[in-house]
Amino acid sequence: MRKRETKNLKREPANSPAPRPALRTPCLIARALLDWFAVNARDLPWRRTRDPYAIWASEIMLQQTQVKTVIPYWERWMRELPTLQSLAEAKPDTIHKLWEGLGYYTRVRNLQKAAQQICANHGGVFPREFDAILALPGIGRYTAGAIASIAFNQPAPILDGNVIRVLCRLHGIAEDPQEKRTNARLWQLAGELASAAATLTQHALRKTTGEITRQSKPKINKGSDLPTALPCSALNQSLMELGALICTPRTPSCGVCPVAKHCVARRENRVDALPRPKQRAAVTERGFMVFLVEQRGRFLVQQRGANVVNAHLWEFPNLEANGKADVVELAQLEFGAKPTATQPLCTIKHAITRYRITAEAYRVEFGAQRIEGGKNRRWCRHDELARLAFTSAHRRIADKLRGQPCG
DNA sequence: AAAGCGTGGTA
DNA sequence: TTACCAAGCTT
Repeated sequence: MRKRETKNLKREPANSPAPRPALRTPCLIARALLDWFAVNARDLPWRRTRDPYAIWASEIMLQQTQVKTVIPYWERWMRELPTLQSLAEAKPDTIHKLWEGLGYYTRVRNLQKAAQQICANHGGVFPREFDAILALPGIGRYTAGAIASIAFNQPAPILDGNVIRVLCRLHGIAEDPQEKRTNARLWQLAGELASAAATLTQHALRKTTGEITRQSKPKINKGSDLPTALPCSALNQSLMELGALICTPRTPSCGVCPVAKHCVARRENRVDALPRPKQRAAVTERGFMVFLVEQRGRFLVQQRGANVVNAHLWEFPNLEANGKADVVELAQLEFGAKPTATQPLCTIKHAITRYRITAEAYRVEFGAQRIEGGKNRRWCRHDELARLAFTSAHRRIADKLRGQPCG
């Protein structure tokens, strides 16, 4: 079978006028990807379930976030909020704490909002219709396609960073993948592969089932039966898996790529140049002063507002320094009182969106003066600091504080 | 439609 | 160390 297809490909006239065979090539590629995936798929925790809620949660966490980072978060999430219902009813503090450190915190609020909508409008059952999935908050075209295919084995295409890279190289696409026309073409190509996987079912079942029965039992990952049982699910995952393991941004492993013989970039020696890198916003340096105010064994913390970076997360009182370096002066601006003593705790460097931030944290004392808490402020013991969801930079400061003897 | 939204892994 | 970038969505 495989051999004959290869021969047919070779019989193509070398200079046939452009249009790529509309159906055969996607089928060949889909088949190669599924065969490769059956052997090389990583044993990721969310690949051991078919619960759409669990798969959905993994997809939201994985947006712009690496697999290695997500694994412990997802395991804890599924332990604490194992059902759609439990998420719908969870307290905001709970979901923020479970998301602490993952970033893009509107993701977790949209996740809960969507869970509440599913309970209200779909009887608590995760919808199977692509359009119904897409209508949920926080779910765009990629995530809707991922859930439809991975959880329900529907031939819905996906296009993420991995798939863009794979398809740009495979088809030698040098245009900007974000540009409207090119992006539409990439979705089209992803769609052809998803459809091809659906039509492959019968062939794949016939062929691979035989092999599996001959080789005793399929294991969890090495020799997965997912490609035969759920080809649309496996096809989309294989595209992303290929991008993560073989068709990597730098120094891809073309020598072991299952679709290398179809790859235009490979053939034309343009792999390193594709896809075209996107332009990035210039980074800006910013400096902040962070105040650790302690009274009677408690520290002053505040919750960030709704429409700002790191919305709803907790932090220590702080001020953008704007060139000023005097702790006393800045503390006076922030609290309306002059500190009686200051002591440097640590300097934190971190990056957030396009800003590179240096945060200087100081313990500040006010003697007999009492500092007002205020509406969004709270006094917390060490153990309470540990339970709140802090921004990443302030989490590091809080941990430094905890490692220190009381001042 | 371009920009905002976070963070940590990696080379 | 810096720069890239990762299973994107929203406005």
